[in-house]
Amino acid sequence: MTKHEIPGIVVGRLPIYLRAIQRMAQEGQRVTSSKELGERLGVSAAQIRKDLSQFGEFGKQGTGYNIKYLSEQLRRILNLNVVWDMAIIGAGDVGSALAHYSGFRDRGFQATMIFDNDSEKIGKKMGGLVVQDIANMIEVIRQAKVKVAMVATPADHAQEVTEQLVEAGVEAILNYAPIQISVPEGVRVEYIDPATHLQKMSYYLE
Amino acid sequence: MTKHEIPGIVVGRLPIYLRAIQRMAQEGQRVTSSKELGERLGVSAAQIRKDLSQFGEFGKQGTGYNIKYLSEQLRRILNLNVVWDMAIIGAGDVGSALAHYSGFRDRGFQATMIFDNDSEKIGKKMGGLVVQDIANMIEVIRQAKVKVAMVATPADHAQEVTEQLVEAGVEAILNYAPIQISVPEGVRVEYIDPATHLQKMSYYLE
DNA sequence: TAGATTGTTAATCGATTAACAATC
DNA sequence: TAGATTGTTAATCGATTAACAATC
Repeated sequence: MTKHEIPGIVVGRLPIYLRAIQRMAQEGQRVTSSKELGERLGVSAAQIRKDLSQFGEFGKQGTGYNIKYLSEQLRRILNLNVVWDMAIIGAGDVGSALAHYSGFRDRGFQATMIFDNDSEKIGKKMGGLVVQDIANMIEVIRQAKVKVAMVATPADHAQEVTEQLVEAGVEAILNYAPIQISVPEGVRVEYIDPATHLQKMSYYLE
Repeated sequence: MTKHEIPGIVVGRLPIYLRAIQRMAQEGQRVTSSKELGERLGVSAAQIRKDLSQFGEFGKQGTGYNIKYLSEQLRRILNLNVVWDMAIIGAGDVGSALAHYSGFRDRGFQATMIFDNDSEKIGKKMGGLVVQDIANMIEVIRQAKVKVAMVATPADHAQEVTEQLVEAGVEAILNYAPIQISVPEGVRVEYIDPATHLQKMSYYLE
């Protein structure tokens, strides 16, 4: 029952389930079933039941899952009962878009700082945040105890920045730079690279 | 040897391999091995060899893979010898960021049109594109024979917009709206939702 | 009660890895 | 040649699905 036994692929599906049932809640729905949720998400009912069963028993035979309750449980499991502060590294187009993006807050995260090495940008405001000098990054992040960062630098700085983030105590990195980065044990990295998704699809085109 | 036999999970790794070897090429490297590439990407050498072998024989025993040649082959397999035109739907923060993003071009894609339903935005320029009225979207996309689109609308419009895109002849959709969309057979959808990645990582925090 | 749906076990399916002959 | 590394087969591993007793 410790966290380590649960496959990452299962953990990765929980946010998808959460997103769907929060939407159902928004639409006024009270109860759902693994069958309905599965149809909505394009996965099997069995998979949903199996995944959820790794964390406890959240449903009732005959009736299914109470949406409010399941939502609460998923939020608890995913540590979303707090809003996590995030640092954005890089104040280019991507960093700027992330600073302006308002969709994180409702889902458990908020950007509270942004760094760049360009003196033209330092001191300017971006989406309510003042761009700070990357030279102070380690100290500022460490002080604020920020655990989550989004890397939006060019690819050739991503590894260096990552090492500084780790030094500053960051444990979760969402990397927008189109490059693989390496981190020590205990630090998590996820990747966002739209071009790889597009390229996967272009395989099937023509 | 037809396309249908190759698992999607394998196709999805090709862009990752391509990204890494293009980077190696940029760094002046001429040759690599499945071992080296695997270490760089955190996957096994066997997996890389197995994946590539689905598409042909690209290496030489004893020496490995010629980077230029492998890069060409991967680009050919992924249909990246042309630059694919893309439509952006939604001219909010996300759509605007996509219109400004310069990283697609080198990787086989370019945004050539952007649509919105807000009369305040229609006619304005965004990253070199003029925002067009979504009322004309189907006709404009069909005329231009655009096959790829990025959906950057609010979640509650994503399904409706998707149906219009399909009607217009779009076959590949990159969906930034935080909702599952359904499409007919033969249309591909990929998802970008940073919050789900963050939530996966917050599971391991604290 | 009858019908529906859960949680779980066992069976199936598919993906990854290990091993090695072939060969550069 | 000797060493290295491929492409491929067989073995292993892990994930998904099917089936069903339990029970709301």
